[in-house]
Amino acid sequence: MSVLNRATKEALAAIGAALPGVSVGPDDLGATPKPEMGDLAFACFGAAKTLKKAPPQIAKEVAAAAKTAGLIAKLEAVGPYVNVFFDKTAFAAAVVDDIASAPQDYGATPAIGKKMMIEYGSVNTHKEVHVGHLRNVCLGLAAVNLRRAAGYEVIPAYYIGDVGAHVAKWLWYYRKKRSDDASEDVRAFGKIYTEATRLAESDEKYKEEIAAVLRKLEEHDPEWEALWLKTRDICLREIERIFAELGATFEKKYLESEVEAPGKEAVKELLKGGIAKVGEREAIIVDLEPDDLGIFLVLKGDGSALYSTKELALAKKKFEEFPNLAESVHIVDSRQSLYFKQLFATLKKMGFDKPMTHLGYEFVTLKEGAMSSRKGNIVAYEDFRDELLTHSAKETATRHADWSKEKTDRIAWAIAEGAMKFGMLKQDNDRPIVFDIEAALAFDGFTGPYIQYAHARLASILAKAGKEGPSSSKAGKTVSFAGPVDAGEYAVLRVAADLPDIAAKAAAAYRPSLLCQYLFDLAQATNDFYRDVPILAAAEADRERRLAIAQAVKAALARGLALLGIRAPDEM
RNA sequence: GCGCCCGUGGUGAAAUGGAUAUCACGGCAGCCUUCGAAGCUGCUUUUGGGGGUUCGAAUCCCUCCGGGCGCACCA
Repeated sequence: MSVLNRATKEALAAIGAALPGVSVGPDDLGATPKPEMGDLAFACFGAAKTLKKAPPQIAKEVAAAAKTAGLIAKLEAVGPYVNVFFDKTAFAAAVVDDIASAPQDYGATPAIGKKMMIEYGSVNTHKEVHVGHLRNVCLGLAAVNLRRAAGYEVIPAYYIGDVGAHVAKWLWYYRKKRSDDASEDVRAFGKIYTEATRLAESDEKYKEEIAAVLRKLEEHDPEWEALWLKTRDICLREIERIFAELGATFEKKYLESEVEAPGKEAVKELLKGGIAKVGEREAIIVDLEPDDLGIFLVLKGDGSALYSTKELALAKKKFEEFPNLAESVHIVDSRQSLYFKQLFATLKKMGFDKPMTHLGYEFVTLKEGAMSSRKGNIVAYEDFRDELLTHSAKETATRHADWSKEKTDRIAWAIAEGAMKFGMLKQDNDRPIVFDIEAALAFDGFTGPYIQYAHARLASILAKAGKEGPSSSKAGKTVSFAGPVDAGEYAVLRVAADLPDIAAKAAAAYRPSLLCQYLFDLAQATNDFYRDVPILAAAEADRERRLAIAQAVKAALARGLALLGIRAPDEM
C-alpha cells in the first residue's frame, strides 16, 4: 500500500472514531485547495444529514475529538471541513523509504492474476505512417505500461492491414503506371497511394478494375500475389522499424491477410445461423436495427472481404490463443465507434460473448483540416521525427559543445522522443489534437523535456555529491534519512507521494493525460525545491537528508516518464 | 435527419458534485559571481445561452446555439 493510502486510512479511522453512527469512506476525503490548508480534507456534509447538525458544528467536534496518531499530526476545523495535517517528517521519511525500496517500480501494484490483450499500432501497409498513427502508438504504449503497473499481465498486439481495398488500389496503380520503378523507398509508397487515389477517382471505370484486382488477390493469383508479397514485406519491415524506434514491442502480431479466409467462413456461419442475410446488391449484412445499431455489412456483394469480415475471425482467434483474457482492448480512433459496437453486437449474436472493448480517441488534425492519406495532405511520422530530432540535436549541441557526436545524438533522441510522446499524451483522449509543428517543437512549458530537465537537474546535484554517477541508470545506494524536514522538502515529497494513486487512475481509465498533468506538477514542485532548498551547500545533517529526497524525487520523475514510454537522461 | 464526442482567459488545456476555477503558450516587466536560464519571479485575461436536480454544478438532467465525427460494399 502506498504511503498516501496508509495516511488516508489512518485519517479515516481517526475521523470515523470521532463520528460514531456515521459511515465515513474515502469518498468523503479529498484534497485541500491549497497545500497550506493541510494534506487532506474531510467534508462534513454527509455526516450533517445523518446527524441532523450543521456541517461546521460537526467539523469542530470532529477536530476536537479525533485522536492523532501515526502519520496524522493535526486535525483542524475550517468551516464545514476538517483539514488533516500529516506528520511531515514521518510522512517524508515513509515516502523516501517507499521509493528507495523499489525505485523502478514505484507505485506499481503486485500482480492481480488477470491477463489482458491491448491491440494498438494497427496501421496499414502501402500507406505512409503519419502523426495520427503516432498518437495511437503513444497511447497504446502508455496503456500497456500503465496496466502492467496496475498488476495486469498484458499482451501487446498489433493488427496490420496488409490486404483490402487500399492495397488493391495501390497494386493496380503500380502495375499500370509505376512498374518500371524498382525503388524500394517506402516513403515513396505513400505518394503512390495518393496518386492511385487521384487516378481512381478520375473515372468510374477504374472502380471495377480495382475491385477485380482485389478479387484476384483473394483468389491468390500468382502474379498479383507476388507483387503484393514483395511490396507488403517492404512495408512491414518499415513499420517494424518505426515501432522499434518508438520502443513499442509486440508479443502478438496479427495480419489481416491471415484472417481473411477464416473471416469468410465466419460469415458463412452467420448466414447458416440466420444471423446474417443477403442485403442490397448481394452483400451480406447483419440487421442490427433492433439494437439501434443500423446495418452491419460483413461481406461485399462480389464476395470479397471487408474489414468487418476479417475482424469476426480475429476476435475468435485471440480468445482461442488466450482463453482466459479478462479484457481484450482495441485502441482505434473514435471514428470507428459505431463499427465496433456493431462488431461486438454481432459477435454476441453468434454466442461469442467475451470481454472486448474499444478504446477510442480523437484523431490528429491539421490547422487546415483533417489529414487524409487519400488526399496526401498528411504529416508523415518520419518527416516530423527528423525535424524534431534536428531541432533537438541543435539545442543540445549549443549547450554541450564538448559532447561527442554519439552522446549528443543519443540525448537529442531522448529529448525528441520525450517531446513527441508527451505531446501526444498530454491531451485527453476525447479531444482532437490540432497538430502544430511550432508547438510540437517546444521544449518548455507543459512538455516532456520540461520534466526531463527537472530530472536532469536533480541528477546533476546527486552526481556532484557522488551519490549517483551521471550515466548510471539504476538507483544508487540509499542515503540516510534524519528529520525534521522543512516546508520546502516536505512540499515536493507530498507531490511525489501522489504518483501511485495517479498511475492507478490513469491505468483504470486509460488516461495517460492524468499522468502527464501530474508529472508536470511534480516537475514544478521539483523546480521549487531546487530553487528554495540548498543541498550541496547545506550543513551535513540537512545535506544527507536532502540528497535522499532528491534521489527519491528523481526516481519518481523517471518512473512516471517510463510509464509514458519516455526516457529520463541524467544529462541533457 | 439520427447517433457519438466536444464548447472553460487572446490560443491550447486541467479540475472523484466541494472551499477563492488551476496550468501552459502568447504579450509585458524582471532574475545567471550561490547545486544546470530547456529554469525561476511578477503582471495580463476565463466556465456558449436558458431552465432544472442539489446544502453545493465547469462537472449531473432537459433544451437551444456552435463545432467535429459517424450512419451499406473504405479501413
